[in-house]
Amino acid sequence: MARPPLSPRSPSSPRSPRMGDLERVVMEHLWESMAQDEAEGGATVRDVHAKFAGEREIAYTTVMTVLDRLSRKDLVTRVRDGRAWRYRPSDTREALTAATMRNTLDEIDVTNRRLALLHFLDGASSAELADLKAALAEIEARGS
Amino acid sequence: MARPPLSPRSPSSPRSPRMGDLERVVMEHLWESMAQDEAEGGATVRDVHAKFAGEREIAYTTVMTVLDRLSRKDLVTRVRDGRAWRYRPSDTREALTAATMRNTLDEIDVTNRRLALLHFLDGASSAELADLKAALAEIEARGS
DNA sequence: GTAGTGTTACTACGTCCCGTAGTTTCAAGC
DNA sequence: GCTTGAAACTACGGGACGTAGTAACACTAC
Repeated sequence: MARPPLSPRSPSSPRSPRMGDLERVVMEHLWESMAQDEAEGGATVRDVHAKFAGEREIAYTTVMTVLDRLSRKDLVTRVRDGRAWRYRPSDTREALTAATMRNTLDEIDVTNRRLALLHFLDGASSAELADLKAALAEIEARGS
Repeated sequence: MARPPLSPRSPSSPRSPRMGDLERVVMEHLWESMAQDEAEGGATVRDVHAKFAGEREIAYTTVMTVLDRLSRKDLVTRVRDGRAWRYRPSDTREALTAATMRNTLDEIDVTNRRLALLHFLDGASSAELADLKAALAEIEARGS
């Protein structure tokens, strides 16, 4: 599977608001939907609700409410499709993860940033370090 | 100022629970206190309350409550000092930041981790990249 | 030993977020 | 027009947090 190109220089970096548990699960389902049906313009409430079948009992309207709240937070975007809406995540999972990490890092004073990064790397597995180095190399290869 | 050595391999990595705004400010004050009075075994409620003077009107008991909640979350540790308690952050700011970043990263699937890191680096300033590379070099120099 | 004073411990309350879902409205098809 | 699928609106209980008052308790100074 080809890696989607990173958008050309900071695509107005995604927000990363707090998310409740159910909200997170719904996002999960949405991301999954996106990966599966590339064609569709997003998942309907019905689609998302269906994904809960057998996994968790949840009312249709609950899914609606959650999706509504997620869209208020700009975590999902919706477009009309007939009389229904189609919901899609505003950002990829990876972009959101990265944004959250960035927000966390930006909270501390710049002078201590390196120490924080040191701690971060200290807890990293070697596989993670490898991933990081690869990513770093790729960024540098792209030049400025 | 000498950098404190990173604890010898994952010191039972710090939790990173959600924190309210006031809770964060109090943590901030505590960290600041630690940096200033190295000698003291922590800050008392009175100390922390004093730090709010001129910055924000807040009741003494409010500070107590907040510190109590923070200690329930294990974000701060307290020890008796006469009839008062002395509070100190359970972890350094940098360690907590790192732990939070790690938790965020660990939420996503390993297979997409590299992409997330790529996004993360994509939003980094060159100063940040430099810090990261320095930290990376240091980790590697330490060997396993 | 009695009255103050510093500290903690206990209790409380309003607000906001979130999980959860019922009820109402609206549009379209039959 | 009546049914039906979908959204819109409304609601409510629980938990976290900001906020702080009051009670209890121990030491200090008379």
